[in-house]
Amino acid sequence: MDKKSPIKITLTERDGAVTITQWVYETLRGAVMNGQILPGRSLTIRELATLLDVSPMPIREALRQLSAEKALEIQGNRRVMVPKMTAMKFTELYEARIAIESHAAARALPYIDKARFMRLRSLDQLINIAQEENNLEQISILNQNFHRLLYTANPHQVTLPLIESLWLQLGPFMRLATSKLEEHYLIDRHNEAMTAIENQDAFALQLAITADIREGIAFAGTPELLHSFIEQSHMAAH
Amino acid sequence: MDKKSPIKITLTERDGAVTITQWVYETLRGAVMNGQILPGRSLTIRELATLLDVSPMPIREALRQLSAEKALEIQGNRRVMVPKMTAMKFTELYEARIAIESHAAARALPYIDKARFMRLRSLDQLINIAQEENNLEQISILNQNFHRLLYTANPHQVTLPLIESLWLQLGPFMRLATSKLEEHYLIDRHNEAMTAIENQDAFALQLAITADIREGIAFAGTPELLHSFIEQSHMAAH
DNA sequence: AACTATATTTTGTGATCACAAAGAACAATA
DNA sequence: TATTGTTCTTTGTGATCACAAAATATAGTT
Repeated sequence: MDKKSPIKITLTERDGAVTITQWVYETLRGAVMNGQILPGRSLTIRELATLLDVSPMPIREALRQLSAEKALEIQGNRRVMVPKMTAMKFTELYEARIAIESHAAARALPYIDKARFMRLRSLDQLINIAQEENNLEQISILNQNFHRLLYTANPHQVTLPLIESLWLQLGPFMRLATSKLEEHYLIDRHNEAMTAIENQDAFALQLAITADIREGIAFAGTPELLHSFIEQSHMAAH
Repeated sequence: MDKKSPIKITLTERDGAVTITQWVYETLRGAVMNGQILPGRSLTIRELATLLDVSPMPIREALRQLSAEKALEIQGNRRVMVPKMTAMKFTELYEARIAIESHAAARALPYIDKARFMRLRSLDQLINIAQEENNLEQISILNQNFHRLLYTANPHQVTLPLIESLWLQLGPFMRLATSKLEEHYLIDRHNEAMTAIENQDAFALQLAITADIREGIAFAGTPELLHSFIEQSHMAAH
């Protein structure tokens, strides 16, 4: 038996209009984001090629792109792995999220029209429903959609790619976090955001977004949970 | 004759220890950063391959990486080009710079030790000299080094790649800007930054960095110059 | 049993080729 | 002259191969 931990990647139907490289990229991206590959696990081109049943070439391209987005990391050996996490890096990633996303929200505010406002509201309601059902997976997805829908109001996008990079780096550990979270009570900061938008109050919107991000991982801020992150990371190394 | 504008890329010696792909990446990155390729100019793999005298393969890899970093842009035709600029996007890039870099500075502050402080000061002095000589090219480079040296004090780096991406996107237009600037008087905000560091005053440091960035492109904020950017971009399209 | 030296396998890198789709050049028609 | 239809060329994509370096397994030695 191989000592490497097995990789289970959820395969989606490949749209014929899209290139193989693009499909591989999206597939691997999803696998990293959903924590399907353990941090520290080193990936080989040929392994992924046989796993996804494509030639090595599209794998190479996708790996390079994901590395550039910091979703993967190129080691000195030129081998690629899911980056390990430390408690301090985790904190830095979240503080960066707050700084950039509150900025992006304020910059998007003037561009939010009626239609987008309605879509934001309905997303908020879906989140409330998922919250009552305690469907953490769904909450996480919808929450991400809410943030993205907010920032993309700004037609001159420069921040979203940066934000998505941060999400990618946090992705594997979000799942770890939410999986350990049972009774996490989420204050609905989205309501505060919605009223801030209605009033065109940029500062209030920034406060709401900041609070939303900070509270969304308050539970993960405990030393015990962060320590379990690090352990997980180091386990995969051996 | 070909209608395409010629590309003059400064070739550097290739270190044998480094992969061809890496060398190509750095070379193309420098070319984009220095505005040696006109925005809107579409690049082909084979053209660059013959230009740099390598096989198409390293070019492909480098182009994909640069596209992921938003230094290049993949069009619908799957062709790659230097992104065009608009006045609004220019503003968004700079506001993003201010938001992220002031945050990065504050996050780096607690980690700045004596040795780094001295290096920052000597860089500041070099900038002063370059300023007296009115050597704009040198000022730009040293200024970038100053900022990078400041942010990298933080050993848990997550923001620098994001910041470098913004620099890359602004790169081509910085040269345009500085080339039109003759009597640009730069207030020495670095001194303010240095005293803020001495006092461990995060807020003052943020103010200094913000002012430094904002004043560094105040001249570019005039509608006339921004308009010339857009023209330049559109000229290369035809 | 622990360490070192050797042999074998695996891996990333880069070159080359085939091919379909996009682009350009050109001819024919209105 | 402007425009459409048709060739011919160029281009990105993806597959396959060669090779050197790294990793792993194996044998040899103390």
